[in-house]
Amino acid sequence: MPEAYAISQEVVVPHRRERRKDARPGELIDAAIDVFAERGFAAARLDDIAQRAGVTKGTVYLYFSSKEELFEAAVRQTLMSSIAHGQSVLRDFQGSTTELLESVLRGWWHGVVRTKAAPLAKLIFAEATNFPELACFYHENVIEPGRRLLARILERGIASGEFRDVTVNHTVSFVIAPFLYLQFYEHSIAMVVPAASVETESFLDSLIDYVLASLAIRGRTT
Amino acid sequence: MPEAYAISQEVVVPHRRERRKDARPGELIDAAIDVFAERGFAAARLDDIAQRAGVTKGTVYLYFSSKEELFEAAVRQTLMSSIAHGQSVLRDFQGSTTELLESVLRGWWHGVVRTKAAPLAKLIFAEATNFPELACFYHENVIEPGRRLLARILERGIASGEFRDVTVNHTVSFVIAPFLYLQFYEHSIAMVVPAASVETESFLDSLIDYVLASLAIRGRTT
DNA sequence: TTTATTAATGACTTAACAGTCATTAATTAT
DNA sequence: ATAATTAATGACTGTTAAGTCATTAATAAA
Repeated sequence: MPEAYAISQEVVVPHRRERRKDARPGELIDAAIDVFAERGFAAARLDDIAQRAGVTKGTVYLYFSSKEELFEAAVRQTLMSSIAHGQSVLRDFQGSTTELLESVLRGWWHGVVRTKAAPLAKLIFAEATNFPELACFYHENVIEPGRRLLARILERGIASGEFRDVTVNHTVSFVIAPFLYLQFYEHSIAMVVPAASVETESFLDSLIDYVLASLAIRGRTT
Repeated sequence: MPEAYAISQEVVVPHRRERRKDARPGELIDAAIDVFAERGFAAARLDDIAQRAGVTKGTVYLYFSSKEELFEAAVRQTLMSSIAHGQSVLRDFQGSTTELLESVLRGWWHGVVRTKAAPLAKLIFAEATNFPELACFYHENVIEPGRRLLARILERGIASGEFRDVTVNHTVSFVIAPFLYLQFYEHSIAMVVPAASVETESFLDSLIDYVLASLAIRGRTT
């Protein structure tokens, strides 16, 4: 009796126990990003990740041998490709360094800060001491390449006389920090205290103005 | 037989089961800060906190009714007193706003960033979504008062013509962010990847230079 | 259609840890 | 010295969730 009705609906809803070897890993990674973002690494339940991907926990272990491995796959898929993109922009850019810097910052904004991968950064910082291998992996593949990229841009601007002669290494931190701050803030406190959220519309424009003002040679208006 | 030897060593080592009602809460909070800083809130074990304070877990519950309450006590003891100090500086300050801003930033550096309480901020951001009450408490008692304090300073400088007319709300974020970045970084990635640590000596001076350069009226050299 | 293969399941095992409470012993009062 | 008080203990309970594996059933091969 129930089956007669079920069959008429079967077109959209996927079968239970459907076998989809190829699609699973990607679906599991997507589900994992969501759950890790919401709960953090330690508190994320594999049961939840599995459910969100439409399978059960046992299935997760067919494709990933542990929670760590699943997490690493998520980082690999999201953050690392963004860095590579920034590096190619630097290599090919022709215009002024001011334009280059602005372009890379806008790229990072749309490619990382405003994506669903944004919460992962918070997570790494949060759980670095509990999962050192994760932290090393992230440092080597995301942080270091990202910092080197920005450092090269600053050096180019100082050499060309567009920027004043700042301490490159620290200035990299000062430029990066507001992005991370917003990423961290929006996916933590702001999710819990609704009144706490930041004006994200104008944030990027204000930041670019702030950074360029600080780097500008004094006495110039541009 | 074993007792004969034990007794001869008893002078320095405190007695087991020693009763020290007054000293316990403070010792537990100190131990808690260390363990929370190392492991995060969820992963911190009360057994570890108790052991580090020289007692057992049962004792913790004589003084704090839950893990959350112990954590809140730690935040109260460390971060909230710093904010209050900054507020009094603002109220009484006589000199230029540039000097005021520099003074408050240096105060924050020595009163928070360079103390053992520094890792607590990371922790709140990390676990805000799992422990919303903690996040609210922190937002209300630390973040909001801290931001308001900085906003008032910026407004004072704009009104007096010392600073250019920036968007106050965003600029507060830009000024705060490098501090938080350093705090987060040093107590996460840098603990695990030794080569990753930042030059902390000159960080504060560079930052103040960077901030003031950005706020300066263009065309001026000071 | 029948058989073989293997993706998917979910009940089970194990471990960790927050929080409880009856018992023990250090300290204080008598 | 003895009794009364209560700080401290640690064995215990309950819960949660990672990881395992024998069973089940969807698909491919014969």
